[in-house]
Amino acid sequence: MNLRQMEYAVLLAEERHFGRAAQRAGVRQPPFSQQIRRLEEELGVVLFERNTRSVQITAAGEAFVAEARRSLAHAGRAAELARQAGRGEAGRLAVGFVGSAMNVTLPPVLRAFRARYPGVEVVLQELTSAQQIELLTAVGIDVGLIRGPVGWQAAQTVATRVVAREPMLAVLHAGHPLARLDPLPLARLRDEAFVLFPRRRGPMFHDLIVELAAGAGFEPRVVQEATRMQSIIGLVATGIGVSLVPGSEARLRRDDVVFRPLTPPGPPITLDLAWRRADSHPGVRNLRALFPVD
Amino acid sequence: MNLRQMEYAVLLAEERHFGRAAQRAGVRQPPFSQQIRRLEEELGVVLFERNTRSVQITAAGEAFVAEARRSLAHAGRAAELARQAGRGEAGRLAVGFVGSAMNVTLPPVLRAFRARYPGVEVVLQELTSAQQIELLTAVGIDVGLIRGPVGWQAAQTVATRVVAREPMLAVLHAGHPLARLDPLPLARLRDEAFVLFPRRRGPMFHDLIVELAAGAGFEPRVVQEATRMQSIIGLVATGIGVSLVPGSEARLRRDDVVFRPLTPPGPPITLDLAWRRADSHPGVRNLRALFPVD
DNA sequence: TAAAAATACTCCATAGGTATTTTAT
DNA sequence: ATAAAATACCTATGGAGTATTTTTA
Repeated sequence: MNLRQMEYAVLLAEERHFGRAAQRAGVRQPPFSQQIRRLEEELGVVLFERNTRSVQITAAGEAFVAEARRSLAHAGRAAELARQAGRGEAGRLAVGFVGSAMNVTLPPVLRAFRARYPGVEVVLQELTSAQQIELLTAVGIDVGLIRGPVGWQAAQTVATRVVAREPMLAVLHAGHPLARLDPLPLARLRDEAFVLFPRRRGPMFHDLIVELAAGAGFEPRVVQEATRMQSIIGLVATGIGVSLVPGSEARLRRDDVVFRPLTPPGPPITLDLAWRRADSHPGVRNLRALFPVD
Repeated sequence: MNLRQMEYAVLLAEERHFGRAAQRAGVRQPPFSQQIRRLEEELGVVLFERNTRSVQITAAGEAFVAEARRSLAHAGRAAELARQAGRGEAGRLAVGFVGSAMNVTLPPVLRAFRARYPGVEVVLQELTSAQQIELLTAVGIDVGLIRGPVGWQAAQTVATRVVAREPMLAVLHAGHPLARLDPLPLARLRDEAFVLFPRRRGPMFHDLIVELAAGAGFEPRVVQEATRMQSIIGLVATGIGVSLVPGSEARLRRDDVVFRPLTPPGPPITLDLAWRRADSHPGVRNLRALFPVD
């Protein structure tokens, strides 16, 4: 059995006339008749009762044709979807992102992508940078938004591009003695307790903070770890310690903490788009094109 | 594109290895590779990124394979359903019946049929005998339960078999003067008003009553027509007239009418199974086999 | 008797097989 | 160096074409 025979059976069921059905199929009547006969032989069932005056479909024919129609429809859809997916207009795009990417950078890009490529199913997953690198190499996600840059080893398979830069801000409990300083000299945080992102879940982000502190001549004393920025800020609000977070976190205002620019400001932290070098996923290309150039 | 290529693509998506996928397909690796290449050429899309060390499915490949799976499933189902329908174990069976067939004869047969052939979709339609004959020839129904026998012309294309015989009973309003007679001499109905089934909707049933009356020496005076037996009985209950109905109607007891056997009883009315002579619908054969032999 | 399906036969496209080469790690 | 995909080439199946026969209402 093949698609052609199914198509012929469907046409014959519609026309109830071998000659006309063959014409619609674009072939002559004898080969058309032969295909119907072959199909019936293979199935071991008469699909059409026929003589030179009339063609009647049997109950078995009805049952066959109904399913054959569905099969043909899916086959056509398969071809169409493959072509669309080849142009990045269909298919699935798995996107990983660090939570803070949702503050400013990602929402407008996703909105634009969905408007331009409505046929693409975008699957979003909030993940740490390290998880994203892992899933990119394991083909678990197609693009990631990470706190970069990535290590040398990962950079072999994963390419990145900076899509946003943000200054680091100090975040302190609203009643903290240093809260009145604006800007806040970084060196004043020397003896504070820190709530930090764990290094193993994203070394770049952690290391940036440690370097920043080193520039001011101290090493931060960690009293608590947390993975999500909002958790870190929440912990800061309890008074357990202070922290340094990307500037975009200040957008979600809450009155139990204060955000303070630093002096010196230090290097901004980057948000990086990451994808597999070897991947030619058109959806990835399309999404990349929608991010501003830096 | 054909089923084979879709099958090969699905296998390759599962195995991610040309050699193993070809083996599962039951062919050698080169022709398998060739089919994948042909498919990609026809679609104009790369479905699998491959080198001698690894096979990766592309986004287009994912989209294609997902639909191809559905297409293949329906194709397989089409073949399976056709074979089952050929044995009368699947498909659709359109059954027409006169309302009174539902009193006694049809329910146990339908119950047995559904139990034995659960894959067959039985579509029931309550119709008059004349409508059923028409729909049988027009292939609107596959079997009918009619008040037979059928005329000579219809008998050319439609075959019938008696499946039940019932005596005709007089039905009268409970307060009718003749209600106390049991049995009721038919001749006593000579001057009564009759509620009758219209001749054009089923001549056999109507004619049987007229013949019955003729045997008792009178012609029934019709004051009201109704198509359904329950409507006729309902009209009798209003006192508008009397009627003659098949014995099985007496099963639904109501205290505003009485049913009376006739003297002489006259010939019983038959319930006949009807089907197209030319039809080899296995469901019809199976259903016929479940009716008692008379 | 005429319309239409079936049959007979030819040709060619293509799927599959074997042997071999190329390629990437 | 080696596993695996690609290529080359051959064979055979089978789908489509033309011409003709059979069938039945």
